[in-house]
Formats: sequence, structure tokens, C-alpha cells
Amino acid sequence: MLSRDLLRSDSENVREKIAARGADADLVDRWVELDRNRRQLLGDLEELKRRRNEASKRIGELKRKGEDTEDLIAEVADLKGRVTGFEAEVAAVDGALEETALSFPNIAHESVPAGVDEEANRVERVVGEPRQFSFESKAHWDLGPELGILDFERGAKVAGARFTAYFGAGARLERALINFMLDLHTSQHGYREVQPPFIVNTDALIGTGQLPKFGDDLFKLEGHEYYLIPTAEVPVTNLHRQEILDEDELPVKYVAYTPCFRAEAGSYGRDVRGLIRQHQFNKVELVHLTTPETSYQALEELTASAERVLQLLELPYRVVCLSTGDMGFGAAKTYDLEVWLPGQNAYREISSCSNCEAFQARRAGLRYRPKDGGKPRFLHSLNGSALAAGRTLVAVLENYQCEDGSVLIPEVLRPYFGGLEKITAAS
RNA sequence: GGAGGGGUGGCAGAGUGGUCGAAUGCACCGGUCUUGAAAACCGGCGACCCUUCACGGGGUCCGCGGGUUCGAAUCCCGCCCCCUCCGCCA
Repeated sequence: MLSRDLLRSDSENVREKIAARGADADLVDRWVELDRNRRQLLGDLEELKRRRNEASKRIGELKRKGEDTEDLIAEVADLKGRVTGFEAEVAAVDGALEETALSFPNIAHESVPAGVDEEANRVERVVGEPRQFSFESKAHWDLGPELGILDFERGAKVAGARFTAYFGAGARLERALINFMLDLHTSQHGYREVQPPFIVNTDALIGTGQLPKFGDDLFKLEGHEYYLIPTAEVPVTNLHRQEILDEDELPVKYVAYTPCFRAEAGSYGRDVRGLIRQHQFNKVELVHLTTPETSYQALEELTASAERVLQLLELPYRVVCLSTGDMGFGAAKTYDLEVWLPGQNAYREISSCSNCEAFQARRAGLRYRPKDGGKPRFLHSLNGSALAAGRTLVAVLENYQCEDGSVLIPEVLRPYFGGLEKITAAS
């Protein structure tokens, strides 16, 4: 949600910024019109209510004295009818206003490159060098089944397309990656680990911006107002929904491992092979809640924490600043981490780190009380994958493959493998 | 799932139809006193919306949503959450 003050005072600017992200700018005009309308109605309504309250109070006084109240009661009855009518009107306008407000994407930060899609993304830095293979490298969808650690057919058998079963060292590698990431962020980067529910309600999804617009991408539980989480961002960011935190408690930094579930409507035909685009995947997520003054510093910090995982795993990657047109709905600025995948001869997204500024905070009621005791202010919320475990497993398999089809286990993961150094078909 | 109890301000806790946005205590902030602190005393102390340059004014909120009434924290209906016991279960 955007700030009401901004929409009122600078609607031209908002029109422009929203159009830059491919949203319908006419909605801004609609919002402004509805808002003006609402305030007019509200003024009239409150005046009627004031008169009604006053009369009711006098009825009480008169009755205590045993005086006649017939006329006043008749007057209030008349006011009551008019109040009811106005209330219905205000409720209708409120509904429309809310619906419109929830449909606006966030406004991009000034440092974000303008553009309609990923073509306009800006590469911030490239870290590490793609490995030169002395043999023909394989993609993970060949390596995994050959090693017997990834089984796409059996995943499809028990669930369907885009579900995978991990066996043996594959399952252990996924688990090792998750534990390694959690341990790193909690012990080195100052995050508090949290295990949130993997199922959330409608309010939570509105809070972080998935609803009402993107319901098609979610798995909904039949017969319930429950959804499987598409990312830990949803339950974790909403943990403090409708709360007012003390500034002393900030920043709040959480790390959470969760599975993620995405219906991915509209993605058919893309990444049909392998683990890249699944209906279920594991992810370690970082979430910050912080003050507006510190949120961009926090974005750099959060991104650096995610990068640290790739650095320690010694995987080549680059950092990309997404363009205005390529960013997600709620983000003001997003860095994607793209890992090098030899099997595809390309950098592929493995993390997305965003500052949502107050966009989610306004929706979810995330506020803090400033140290000086002033009025509560909206927090800034940030989130980022650190990292998506499935895609990290892909990167490890493809980057650490050997000529004989085995896969070396990265140094930092070996403690999680009981010292094992290599994944072979037998493991 | 069944039975019972309960949801009131930051916390505790009164309040069962009108003068209740809500007693009281604690916490917190300011002041008096004090060399300083504590104690004592005095005062202040919720959120949101509309309006105002400002001072201020008005409206809404006692879990949520409806209803009864001139008037609801208080009465009625539905829902949610918490607690206790039973059942089931990892």
C-alpha cells in the first residue's frame, strides 16, 4: 500500500511511478476521486452523529429528572435513519478505496534502473569465475538421476509434474545446505531463527502483498481460508502484524527455514526440466524489520549475508539490480543473486533480496514507537532468500561435478556429511 | 470433536443499559521536595479517522461481525482466539 499523504499531495508523480511498473495509472485518479468523496461523506455523517449523540445524552438527563422526552426521541429517530443511509454510502466508498489502494504496486527507489523487463537490469558486481571444464559438463537433471539422488519420475508418481524425490546423499545435501545456512546466519550475521507456520490465512497474504492480486500463484486448502506459504516472507513478516514495536527492539532480524509452495500459474513451458521451477522447494529466508532511516543500509547488509553463502560454497555468481519493470509487486528495490550454472551455461536466480520500505508495513500494520516517544511510525520491511536450497543444490551438483560423474562436497558442507568428501553413485 | 470458563487501556483489574474512553493499582513521562537519588505529593499518560496554519473541535474503537434500544463495555445472535477437563493424536 502506498502512503495516503503521498497519493493526496503528489498524485501526478504517483501516476508516473506506477506507470513505470506497468500498472494502470488511471487507478490513481480513481483513488483520489474516491478519497475526496469519502471525506465529504464522512464530514456529513459525523455531523449527523454528533447531533444524534447530543440528543441521546439529553434524553438521559431529562429522563432522570422525569421530564418529557417525546419530541427528542422523535428527532433522534429521524437522525438515525439518515445516519444509516450515510453509513452505507461511506462503507461502499471505503470498500472501493481499499480495493484500489491494494492494487497499487510499490514505487521504485530512485536508484533503481528504469525499464520494462530484465533487459534493463543492472549488473552490480560479478564474483568468482565460471569454472572451465576439461570434459563435457552435465546438467543436474542428468547428474542427479545418474547418481540416484534425484528422482523426477517418482516425484511425479506420488504428486505430479514439478515435484521431486531426493534420495540418499541428495536428501542429505539438501538438509546440509539448510543447516549450513541457518548456522551461518544465526552465528555470524546476528539473525534469530524462527519456525513459522507453513500455512497462513488471508490476512497474512494481504499483509505481504500476495493477495488480492496473485491468488492464482498460491495453493489454497480446499474448504478452508488457508493457503500453503509461497515463501517464509509471508508468515515471518506477519509475525508482528498490528503490533507497535519499541525502537529499542530494532532492527528485528529473523532467519527461517521453510518449504515453499507455488502453483506458478502461467509458468507452464518454462524450466520444465529439473529442479529449477518446482511446486515445492526449500528455502532459508532472511527478514528485517527496521526504521526508514536504516532500511537501505539493511538491504546491503541482508544481500551481503546471502552472498556470504555463495562465497563460502565457492560458487561463482553475480548481483543484479532489478529494473522497475522486473521487480516484484511490493518491492522498492531488489537485488537478485544469480549463480553460475554450467549445465545451462548461464547465471540463474538463486536469491532475491528486497526492501519493501513501508509498503507491507502499511498493509500489515507493522509499526514502531520512536525513542523520543512520538507517534507510532511504519516500519520498513525487507526480505531475501539466503538461499533457495533446491537451486543451491543444483549449483553444487553442476559446479562440483567430476569427469566420472561423481560430485565433490564443498569444504564447508563436509562437517554436515560426517566428513564425506564426494557423492558417488553408491552413496 | 465434546463440556465448562474467559477475552476491557503497556500490564493487572473494576465496571451488567445513560453523566464510561472507561475506577483503582502498577509501569511510564513531567513537576515539587532533595546536594543527588529514593520515598512522598501534584499533574500527565491509548489508537485510528475527519477537520484546523495552529490552539482546538468532531467521529470511531471495551476480541470480531451483526442485532435490539432514543442510548450498549453492559442485553441478543453468529464467529474467532485463549484457558481447564475429556476424546483423538506426532
